[in-house]
Amino acid sequence: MNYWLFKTEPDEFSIDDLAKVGPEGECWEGIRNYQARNFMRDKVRVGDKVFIYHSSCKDVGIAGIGEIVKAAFPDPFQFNPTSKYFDEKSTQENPRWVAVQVAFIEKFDKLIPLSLLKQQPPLEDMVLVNRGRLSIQPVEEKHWQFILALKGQQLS
DNA sequence: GCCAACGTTGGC
DNA sequence: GCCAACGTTGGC
Repeated sequence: MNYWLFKTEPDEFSIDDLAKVGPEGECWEGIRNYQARNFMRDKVRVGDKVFIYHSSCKDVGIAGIGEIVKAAFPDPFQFNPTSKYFDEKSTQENPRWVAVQVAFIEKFDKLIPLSLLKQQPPLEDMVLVNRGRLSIQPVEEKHWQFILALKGQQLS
C-alpha cells in the first residue's frame, strides 16, 4: 500500500464535503499536471491512504485522511466543452487526463498546519515541505507515521 | 494581492 | 533541444 497527499481548496471541496459524500467517495478530477497525472495513473491503487490537504485558504495544512476506492479512469471533465477542465486535445480513444475516486476516513480534531510541519526536522525532505506546488504527491511511510504521531501530540 | 517557484508553450 | 516568455500554484 502507498501513502499520498492530495491538495484541495476547501472553498471548492473540503474534508467536510468528503465526509458528506459517504462510502462511494468523490471523483478527484481536474488534475492537469503531468507529474501528478502519472502518479494517479501508474501508482495510486485501491486501498491507498491519502492525507487531505487544504490549500489556498486561511488555515492551510492536513485536514484528515481519505482512502482510494477506485483507481485511475479517464477524467470525464476533459471531454466536456463547458467545463473549465475541458481539453480539446484529449480523445476518448486516448484520454490525456485521469481521475481517481476518494472516500472519507477521518477528519482530524485539529488541522495540522503547514507551519508546524515545516518546523519538524524529520519532514525536511518531505515533498510538501521542499517542493510546494505538486497537487498529488507521494508520502513516505516514515513521514506518514511521524505526522500521525504529531497529530496525537496536538492539543485539541 | 504580491510574488517566488515551478510548468508549459512555441519560435528558432 | 534550447530557452525566453508566459501562465499557474499557492503561501503569505
